[in-house]
Amino acid sequence: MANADPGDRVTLKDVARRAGVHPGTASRALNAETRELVNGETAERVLAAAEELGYRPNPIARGLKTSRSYTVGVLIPDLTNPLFPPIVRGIQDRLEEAAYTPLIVNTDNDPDRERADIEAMRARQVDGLITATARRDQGLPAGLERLSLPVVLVNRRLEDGARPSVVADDRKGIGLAVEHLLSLGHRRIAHLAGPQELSTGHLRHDGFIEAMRAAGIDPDPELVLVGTAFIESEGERLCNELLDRELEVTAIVAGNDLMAVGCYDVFVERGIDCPGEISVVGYNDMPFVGWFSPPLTTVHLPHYEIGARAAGLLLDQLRDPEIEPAQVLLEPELVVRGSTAAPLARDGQPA
Amino acid sequence: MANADPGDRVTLKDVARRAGVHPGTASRALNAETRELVNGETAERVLAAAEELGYRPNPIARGLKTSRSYTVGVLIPDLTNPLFPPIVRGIQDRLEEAAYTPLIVNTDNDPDRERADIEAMRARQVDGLITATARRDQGLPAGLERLSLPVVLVNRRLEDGARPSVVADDRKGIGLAVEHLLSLGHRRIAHLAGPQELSTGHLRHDGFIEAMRAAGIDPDPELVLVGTAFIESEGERLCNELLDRELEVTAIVAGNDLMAVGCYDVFVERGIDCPGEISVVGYNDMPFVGWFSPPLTTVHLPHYEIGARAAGLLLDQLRDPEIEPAQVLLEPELVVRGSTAAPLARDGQPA
DNA sequence: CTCGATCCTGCAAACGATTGCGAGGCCGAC
DNA sequence: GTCGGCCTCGCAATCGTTTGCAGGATCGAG
Repeated sequence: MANADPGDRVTLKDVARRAGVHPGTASRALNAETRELVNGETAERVLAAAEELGYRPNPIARGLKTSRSYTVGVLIPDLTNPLFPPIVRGIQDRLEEAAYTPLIVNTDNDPDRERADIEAMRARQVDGLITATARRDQGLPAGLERLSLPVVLVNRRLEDGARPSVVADDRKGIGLAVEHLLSLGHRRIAHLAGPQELSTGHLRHDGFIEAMRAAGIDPDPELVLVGTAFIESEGERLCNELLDRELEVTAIVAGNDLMAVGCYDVFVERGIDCPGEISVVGYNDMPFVGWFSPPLTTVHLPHYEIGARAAGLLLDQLRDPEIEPAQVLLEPELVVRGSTAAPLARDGQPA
Repeated sequence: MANADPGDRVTLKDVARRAGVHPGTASRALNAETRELVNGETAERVLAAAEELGYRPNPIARGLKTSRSYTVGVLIPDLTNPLFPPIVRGIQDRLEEAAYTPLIVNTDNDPDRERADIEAMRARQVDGLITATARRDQGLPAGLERLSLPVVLVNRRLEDGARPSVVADDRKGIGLAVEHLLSLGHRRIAHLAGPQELSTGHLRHDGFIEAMRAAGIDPDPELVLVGTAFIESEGERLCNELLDRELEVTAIVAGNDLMAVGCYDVFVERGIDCPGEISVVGYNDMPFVGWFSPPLTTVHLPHYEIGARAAGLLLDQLRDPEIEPAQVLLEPELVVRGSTAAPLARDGQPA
């Protein structure tokens, strides 16, 4: 454990010299897979020498020879979106265990940037890619289809399952929200959907319809509105539009938490009591939504685990390129807080 | 612009062969600084060949020789802390402009991990380091002092100013908060301070005392409590302790937003009206605190700019290692929301 | 005692780029 | 006509590892 001075780099040659062996031998002794090729005693001597000198293999040199960079590209839309930090953290932690380093870029959902980023990652010789950008118009981000680079998809899944992916079960998640509202007694439930080009927006929309039908309710088309982005202002716009229709509606399933917040805006503006007059449930369980007024009932996704699993799948693929691409589906969880309650009867009393 | 098939990597040798020159010559032609060493016509031929083949220099091989990686290490405590994503995003964006890539690691404020991370970054040949870990017990993260690696400090500053740094003016920020409360009529103001080992905790504590004195008020020592971490539960604990003392107190300056939230907990529990009976101001302006109940008055820090400036300083230093280490001080800004109001007079009416 | 097999280890060639050095060609000056 | 200088370029070493190959030592079997 006595690290020598880390002043200047200690190279494999130094270790070899100290152990009295050839660098080649030292290399074999240090790498677990080739260690069996060298005498146990010698190996120990090398390991000891490495330890004493505080030797760290130079991944650059190693990568040059093995044409592996021990580096993984991570494409996300925007780190600033509270959805992604836990995912990224999961990726980082899992990758770190395997001595891989993630290179993280923000695409801002711009296809051009996405292309450029992928090109840049390729130039940097990444060994694989994790992409959490969720447009579903094309199967894969442009420039990846013909690329024989291990890729794992987050929040998106290929129809043919040709690439490993990890997604949360949005259908089921929305189902949880709907069932919760139904069990409270709601029947006139609206859905403010996210953009349908995004797989998440699409799945949640479908999930909503499905869950309503499963309960024997034919969802009123007037009660489902589709937005152009998963943002607060869209939630606000849609909510206003919904209320302007002056239909009976006692609960709203928002496409995500931000859109739910947009509803809050409208309620404040119009003096509507939530959850007294209308209930809202969000999606994602972003940090701090429990502190909102009212605390937001929402669907929690295992973000960290999503990231960790994605990284795990990529590592699997790196170890064995022929491996069957796994499709991981993670379970969402309903978090009941203060934005949902039983609907009022006509007379203003709880039904 | 006609990229050949990107199927397999094209190397410098390929380019050289196509241009009918030696790889060494091709290398010189490709690099802007050495281009003058080769005949203009030849250079053009090489450039053309490179373009046609879609040549991308292999940064790994280049790095091996030049021991430059065009890579920068970024040390943060925890990406999951909402403070950091905007900072990181600022770093990423600024670095990207200069074709540098950040390697981001989470230290979890663990000195051992910090050491290991720095060691790992060194092994990866990072050209520089940005560290946003803010313990102030030692001057620099362990293992950096003697290292001749360009470093810029975020949220921390060396006494001797030997390294460039960018920090927000915490003294002034707290001053803003105090002045705001004073102007509302508060006199009995408490401070729930963060850990004093962190420079931010320390500076804000000092800033509080200073600002009070500047207003001619000698701060009651009973009204300033010091916590062990910048977290909600500490805010809660401290707030309880404060109220248990049964002193007159009409406002609280929390060490950060999370601690302010801890106060909210206590208020709910004890049935205290905020801001009616007591005002609270936070620090950092985390995302969504405007949605809390009541919306949190807090001090906003230019997080994105902090990151961007830090990256800028590092780039400066990489371009010219002899450059004077700049010390950047950024301005905080008070954001008044709903958690502060004029204190009540004894009779329950606004004073 | 000899011979082949088995281990272990050293040697040297890669990987893909950069770069000091020197060789050759060309030109102008004397 | 010769020589010096400059421009351009090729040669080869190098960065730190990995890895195929082969040689030397050791050992057991015949």
